[in-house]
Amino acid sequence: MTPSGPPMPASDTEDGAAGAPSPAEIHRRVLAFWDAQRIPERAVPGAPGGPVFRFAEGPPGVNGPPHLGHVEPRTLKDVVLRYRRMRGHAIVSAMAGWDCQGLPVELTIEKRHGLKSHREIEAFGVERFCDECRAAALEYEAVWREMSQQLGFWLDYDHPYRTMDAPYIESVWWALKSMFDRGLLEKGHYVLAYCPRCETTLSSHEVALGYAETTDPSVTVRFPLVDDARDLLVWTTTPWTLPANLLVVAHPDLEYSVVRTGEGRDVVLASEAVARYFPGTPEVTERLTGRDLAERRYRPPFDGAGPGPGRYRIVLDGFVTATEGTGLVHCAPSFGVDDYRIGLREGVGVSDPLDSRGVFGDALPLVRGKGFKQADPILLADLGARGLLFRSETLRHTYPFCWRCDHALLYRAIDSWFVRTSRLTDALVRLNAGTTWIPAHLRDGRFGNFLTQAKDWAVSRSRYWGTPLPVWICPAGHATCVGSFAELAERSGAPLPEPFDPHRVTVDRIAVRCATCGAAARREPYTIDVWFDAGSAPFAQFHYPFEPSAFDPRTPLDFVSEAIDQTRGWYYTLLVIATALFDRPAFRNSLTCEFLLEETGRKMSKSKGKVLEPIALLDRLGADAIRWLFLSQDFTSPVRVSETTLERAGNRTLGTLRNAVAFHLGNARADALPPVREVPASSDLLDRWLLSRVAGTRTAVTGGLESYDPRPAAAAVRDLVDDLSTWYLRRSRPRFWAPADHPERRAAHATLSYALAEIARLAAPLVPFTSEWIYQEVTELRFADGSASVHLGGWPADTGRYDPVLEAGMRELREIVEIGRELRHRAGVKARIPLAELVLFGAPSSALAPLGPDGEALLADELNVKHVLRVPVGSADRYPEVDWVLRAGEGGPIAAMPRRPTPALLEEGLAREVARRLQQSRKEIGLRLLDRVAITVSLTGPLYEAVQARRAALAEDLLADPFEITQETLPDGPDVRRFDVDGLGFSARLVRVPA
RNA sequence: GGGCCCAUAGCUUAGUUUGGCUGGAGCACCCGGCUGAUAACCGGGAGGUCGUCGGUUCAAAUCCGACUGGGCCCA
Repeated sequence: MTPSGPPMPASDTEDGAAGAPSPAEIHRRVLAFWDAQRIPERAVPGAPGGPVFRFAEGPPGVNGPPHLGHVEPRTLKDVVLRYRRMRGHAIVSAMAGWDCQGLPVELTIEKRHGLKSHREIEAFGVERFCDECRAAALEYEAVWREMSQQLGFWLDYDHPYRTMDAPYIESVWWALKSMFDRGLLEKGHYVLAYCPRCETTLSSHEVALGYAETTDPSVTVRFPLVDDARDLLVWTTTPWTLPANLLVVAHPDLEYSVVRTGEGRDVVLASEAVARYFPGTPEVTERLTGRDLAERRYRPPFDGAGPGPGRYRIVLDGFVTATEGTGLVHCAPSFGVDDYRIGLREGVGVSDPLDSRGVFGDALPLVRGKGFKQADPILLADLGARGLLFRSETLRHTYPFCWRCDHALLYRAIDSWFVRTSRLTDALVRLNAGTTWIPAHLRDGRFGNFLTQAKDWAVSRSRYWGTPLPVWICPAGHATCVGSFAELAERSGAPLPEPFDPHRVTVDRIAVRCATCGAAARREPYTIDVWFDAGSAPFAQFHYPFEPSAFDPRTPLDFVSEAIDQTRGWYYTLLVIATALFDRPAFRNSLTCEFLLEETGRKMSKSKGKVLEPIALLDRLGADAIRWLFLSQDFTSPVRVSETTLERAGNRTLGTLRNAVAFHLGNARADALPPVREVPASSDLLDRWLLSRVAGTRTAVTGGLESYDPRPAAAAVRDLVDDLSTWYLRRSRPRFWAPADHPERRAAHATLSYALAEIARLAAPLVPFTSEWIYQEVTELRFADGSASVHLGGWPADTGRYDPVLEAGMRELREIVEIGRELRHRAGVKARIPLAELVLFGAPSSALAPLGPDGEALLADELNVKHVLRVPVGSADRYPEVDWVLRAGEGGPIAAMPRRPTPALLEEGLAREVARRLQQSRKEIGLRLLDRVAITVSLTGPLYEAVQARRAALAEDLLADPFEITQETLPDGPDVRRFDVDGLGFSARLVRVPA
């Protein structure tokens, strides 16, 4: 099957031999092509008349530049969208989106001007403050846009939705009013993390940023029972909350002991805690359960809260444990989530002695004017003086601090508007059950669990730069929720200013008439949680319901994709809002990636070390290297990323592919062979095999992307590229050296040309830059025709060329090749020396059979044997170990090879060795393929015999004219080279012959 | 304190759903090979207590439990 004759000019043309351009060069060339031909603009919406694919971009917060972690989910989104476009869907919608408002943006501006409190912001000017927030958001939007475009993440960046734009805010108002009308938006009290220095609540995400080790008091206080000679022992790490104490909580089923202390009154505590407080054998006078203690009354440690119905008694709750403390829990409803819940249930009201700056007021003269933490030692000293301090220690633990000003936070109940999510729990769970997640465990695991315990959602914020809460309160306390700008104008009785900017400065000035009583009402001075903005994206991006649009209130999104943190973020608010407004899920399919970790395994976003800056990396490595890194790993687990992994990612599969393409282009261009687009009809075994592999890969990639999982798609492409390079191409090389009009050359060229173009199309969603480059080059469009981008073409059709029998046969063949190599290795006979035969025993040849004689020829050629013999299993005794190397299997030997070549074959091998050295020398002295050369070669003994016998054939192979053979020693000279073949020396003089 | 995920060679990992024949592969390393893809490609070698312990089973990387370590979320 190997054509004889001289090697043909292959890659040795102007740019052919240079190999493939670098990934960064491909990246730049493709970006320039897309830009010049406006290809993203044409591709982004998908096919206008095609089936609708519903998608929404989760808006990233533009309060800082993107980091590498943001690149991962953007890659995943892009893969799915590109696939859908190639399948002819209309994408509704591909709008880029930006989350422009909220505390994070405000913090940027506060830092810029050193603002630290509401007072300072108001002195600075709220309007100016908001203007700067808006400008900062736009500034960062530009950086994000740049990064996204460099990544090849195709969205409509020219018409993005921004959560700060007036139409968007109007849609959010509509949503809020819809909830208000259904009783789902209400005002109440809620326990939230609060920074007294910044005078604002913090989101849980911000709280998580500021945990730090600290030392706090750990004190056990006596709460004397009323009309009883015993004291309750109560443990706390926040003495400053004791003045707000209203209840003590016990567990109904826990056992409590009364212990004689020796000094002072007897004390009550959980039996489990006795050993911790009383080492040795304390005298227990009585045992009782929590239930027995219920409703006993006690005297509070301070009288800061004053009297009230039901206060200062023991109540029961299951949350109490005795693993820490005394099993009797001090309950200050203002200052804890459980405290608040129990206080509400018991109807005791709240007591909050602190002002907005966390300073004690007049209710307790002892600590008047003191900050809450400053009050601790004063309060403890007072308890001690009154004999109520049973034990006073300190505790090292983590406690939340404000991540901006380092001030200790406190949890406190404050006025807040909230969405009554707890009333939607059943619907949330029911609607979530019908969604599909990758990875699957999230649906009922982390996300589903979260839904079952959905708490009411505090949506109001005491801040400035955000969507204003559209609720006005009249003096009688009636709330009026405004759901549109028109309604606002109507209720205020005056036209709105033009242009109308619905932010605080403007909206706060507008008074509306109360919808209930007609009195003048003032707006509640809150903005809303930015997560409500983001969760409104599916409809608010269309200004629904104020303008006609492609938004369909009945239909969920087909697909969303974000990183894992969004289970509690965007995914959650999407579902809550979709459930409340439309009673349907927000999306059908979610593809969720884990976070990136830096080299050491730490979370990247918390990294203080070397920052991997995405735009610089994209520019240096090309986007596909980074995309491929994410796609070829299991992104549902945390992925470690470093400079090294990033650089490697682009080399393995993509580098091999680039090399294969460069090889093809060199061959094709040398003889001006035209690109082939139709499925070639070659009957060649390797050609049919490659076409089958391409067809099978199409099935695998299609299947993966249909189910929103890029992982199997990337794996299938990787395996195909590997097979193409290491088997098809290597085995087909001789055919590419045949003359241009030779049928074998034609068939190989057609197959490779077609296959590479198909691979480009299949890989286009994954690695759009490399694919575009391959497609343009292989099809010889050469970046000239904008309408012929691989991304504007359709998805490859099924060619029907998948042939499982053929593929199984080839797998078998390749296994035999490995066995044969092993046998050669053990015999110590190089691949270059021909051997007489490879003997295959029985069974292994069965899968091989369908490959026919071509298969055996391929096997013989690959293993450099003259014949492949198939013999029955039982005939191993014909191949004695002394002459043969045998490969053993379970049922006896599998294959055998002669231990050494025959003299004739050995001579052939020697001639081949000489030829190889001379070919290598041709190359080293800079000859091109068709250059002629004058060779004088000096050899002796068996080398001389071997070369002399094949003189004509060697001269032709080497393009040597004249080709002189001598047994005399060549004198040293600049053109003379000396060689050694297995201990036999020879030398040669090579001189270029001018054309 | 509760929940979810993870642990396989120095590194990156396949295999775990559905238990089964010597646990595959890539990078790096050592040795060898390659007649024009040579910063490519091929073969061989070395390197694994499949995190630990226990259980189920004829049989466990795979199923179950506990523990240890890592990541994330919640409190």
